[in-house]
Amino acid sequence: MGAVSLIPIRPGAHAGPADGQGGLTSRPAAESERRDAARNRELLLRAARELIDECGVDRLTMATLAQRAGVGKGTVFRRFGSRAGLMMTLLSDAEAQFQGRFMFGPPPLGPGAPALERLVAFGAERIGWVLEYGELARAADVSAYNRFDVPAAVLWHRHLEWLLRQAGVTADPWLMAGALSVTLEPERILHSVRVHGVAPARLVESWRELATRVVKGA
Amino acid sequence: MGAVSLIPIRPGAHAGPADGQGGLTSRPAAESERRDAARNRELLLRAARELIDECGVDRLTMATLAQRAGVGKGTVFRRFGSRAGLMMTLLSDAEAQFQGRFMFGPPPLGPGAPALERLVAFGAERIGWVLEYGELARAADVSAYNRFDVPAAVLWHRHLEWLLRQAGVTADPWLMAGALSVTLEPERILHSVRVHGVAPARLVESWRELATRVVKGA
DNA sequence: ATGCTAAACGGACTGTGGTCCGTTTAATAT
DNA sequence: ATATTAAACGGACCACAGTCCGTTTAGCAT
Repeated sequence: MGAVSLIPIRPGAHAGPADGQGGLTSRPAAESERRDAARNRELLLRAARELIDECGVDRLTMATLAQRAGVGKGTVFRRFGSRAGLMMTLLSDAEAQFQGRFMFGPPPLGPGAPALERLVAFGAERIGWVLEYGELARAADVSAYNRFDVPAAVLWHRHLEWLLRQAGVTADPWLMAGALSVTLEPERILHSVRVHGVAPARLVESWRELATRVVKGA
Repeated sequence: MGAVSLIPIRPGAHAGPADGQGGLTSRPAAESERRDAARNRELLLRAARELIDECGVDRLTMATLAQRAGVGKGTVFRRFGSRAGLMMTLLSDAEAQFQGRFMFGPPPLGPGAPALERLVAFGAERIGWVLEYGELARAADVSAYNRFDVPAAVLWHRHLEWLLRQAGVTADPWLMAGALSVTLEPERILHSVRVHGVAPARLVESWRELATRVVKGA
């Protein structure tokens, strides 16, 4: 796992050329990239990471990023399409790794374990993931309701739906997967933990409860 | 029901004097309001409604609103605190009515029916509500994660938690209520219906399924 | 080397939410 | 009537995301 390219994470829409096929990792991307473009992408990503751990995600503005990287603002947008796009790119390695783990990794998260166990593991891992990368994830949240159509979101949704079917859930697995999915969104998890001081373990336990009931219920 | 003042809907924070006690309805609010202020509030709300059904919520900018109402931009912000605050005010009547129905109205939504039935009814009504006022609700969504601390959201959350307890759910009803709650958020519902063409009845059915499993499960 | 062209560049510009602060005014006291 | 004052006003101003378009340049063909 790790370097495998799985599913594009960037939103399909606005972002011109952006990078090759979908910006999964921050690596060289499609190789047909002009030298200057490649150099600037590297410059920008490095600058972005620096700025973020100097001042936090919220304080990163596209203008200061451009300045720090020594490129024009237009270049930043050409590359990443939007602020959210930039954040997605920054997240892409972590995201890809998570994808790799639940699709190909060892059980109980990966294939091999019973569906319910995988479901439970999925939530637990996701909660941990959000606690680690949540700020970024929140900043990467595309507004409006096409948030759900970001490739990565579609993938989790499909995965959850598939697990539900495996577990024998026949009641509208598509919508059920959606319901479970929103439950794990960064906004809610971070809010619970940061504002209400809920312990992560309690979140995990609650997810297990929820997943179990959805699978076994009625 | 209808004219009863229940729970403030505006976010408690930023909005200066805004209106008396919490802007539940678009009526006169607290009576200690200067004439000019009252007149301007009226002017602004009327103008906002006009602009919205002329061009839709998204096209309403604070500047054009000010212009249309014939007041300064500063006045708009003094009154409503933010764009989201304005939208909440516009929603407040509908919101108050919904609150009245699930707290004091006839069963199965109101008190009198078994908890599970009330839970199911709550979801069904909420889905209908979102389909009617969803655009506005979406625009009223305060960003960041204090979205969950808006008084109205807190109220639903408490209501759901209470119903879960009534129904005998002992597994962390607070978090369970939260999980159920996000499931009904405008973003998701509108996305399902508008983008994926899911029939509202199917959403309702899925909610029933979910609620039932949470209550009876394990 | 030279010329060509598509891609990349950069920064001025726009639209919009939100703030600031000097000015006006409604309500009240005298 | 007049003075007083806290509230309300208004629009210039700021920050920031995102766009536009004239200019530069990498890569290639000759």
